[in-house]
Amino acid sequence: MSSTRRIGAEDSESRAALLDAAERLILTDGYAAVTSRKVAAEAGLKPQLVHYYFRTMDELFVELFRRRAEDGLVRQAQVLESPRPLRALWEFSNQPTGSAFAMEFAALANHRKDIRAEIGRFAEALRAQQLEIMTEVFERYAVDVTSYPAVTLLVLMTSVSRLLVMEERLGMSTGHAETRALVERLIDQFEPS
Amino acid sequence: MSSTRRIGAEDSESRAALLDAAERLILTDGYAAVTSRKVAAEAGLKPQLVHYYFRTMDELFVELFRRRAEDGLVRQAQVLESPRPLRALWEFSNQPTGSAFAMEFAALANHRKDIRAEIGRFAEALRAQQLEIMTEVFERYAVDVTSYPAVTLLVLMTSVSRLLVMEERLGMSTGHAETRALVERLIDQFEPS
DNA sequence: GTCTATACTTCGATAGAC
DNA sequence: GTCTATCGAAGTATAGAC
Repeated sequence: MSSTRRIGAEDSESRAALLDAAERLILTDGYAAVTSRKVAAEAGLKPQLVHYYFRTMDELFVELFRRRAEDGLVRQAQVLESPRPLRALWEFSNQPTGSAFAMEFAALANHRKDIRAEIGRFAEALRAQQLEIMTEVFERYAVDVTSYPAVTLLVLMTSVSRLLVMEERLGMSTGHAETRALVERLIDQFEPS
Repeated sequence: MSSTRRIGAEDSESRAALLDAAERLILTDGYAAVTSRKVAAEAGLKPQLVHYYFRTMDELFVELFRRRAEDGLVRQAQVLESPRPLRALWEFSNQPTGSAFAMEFAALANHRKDIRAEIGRFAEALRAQQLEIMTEVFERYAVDVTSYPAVTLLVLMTSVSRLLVMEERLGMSTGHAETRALVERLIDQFEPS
């Protein structure tokens, strides 16, 4: 089954350059543009090197995702420790690169089973971390959690920021300003600016 | 510039079969699986036929999108004429195939400029149609549109249904039931079930 | 440990046969 | 009007040279 082919060291410069190149490509041109040849060209290296450092393209994708995911967990933890966690989370969710990255991987996962599991697991971990902090925050703000559970706010904020980013990439704008304003007003109730 | 190659008739059976096959493929395996060879195999035809009926693969994608888009506009118009338009729109937005289709094309548009324009234009038309009806409905229900403009409800409902479908495909579920319940309660305020 | 020569597969597209 | 033979480019992956 598993090939005996040798694989390059994890701390190699070329390996890091390939991952960086793949990350740029997936953000600008989408995951379908992440081919061994294009990644190598973007990194200024030979195409065969991709398969020296990564057994398969799926392996490269998983590595790419893990790198970002771990970084995301750390940065989100910092964000949620801020004095205005609701506002901080909203601003964090609205970063275009984060949303774009999440969407590309969701689309990718759709037809690569090995990657799907990896992504689903991480996304749940991310939400669990958010939920832990948000539950505490809701308690502090004395929110009626029977009517408005903390987790619903998370889903709502993620939903809205994700859709707005996606639509803006398509050149859409109808209702965006109004919806952003609504969310800001909602946050203002708990965390006046 | 433009090739002199001949193109098959628009009402050809083979052409329709190819479009149907492409639609099945994009829904099950994602847009990256929509290649000339796979489409032909799925339709039980020779791969070269794809390029007889469609100059390029992009042209096939645009045709595929238009066909669904026009159908979507018609069906949405019917939905919004129902006695409970809010509820009807929510149920309409929650159909998994519609969301899946929208997501695949959003991802596709990300790295095919010709397709992006086509999709953006249609999506705005869809929202404009929703907005027209929703504005009327909000007036009927005497909603305070200064605080809650009709368009924000549209964006919110679309956001949530889209994210839930996407996450479910990744095997996620945290917060889904709670969020659905919240939306249902909100709709119940205006349209008791 | 690092990289290259090379094989094999699939892709989009065209010109020309029926 | 409908379909097929065929090409050149691009894709993944491996075995072997440095």
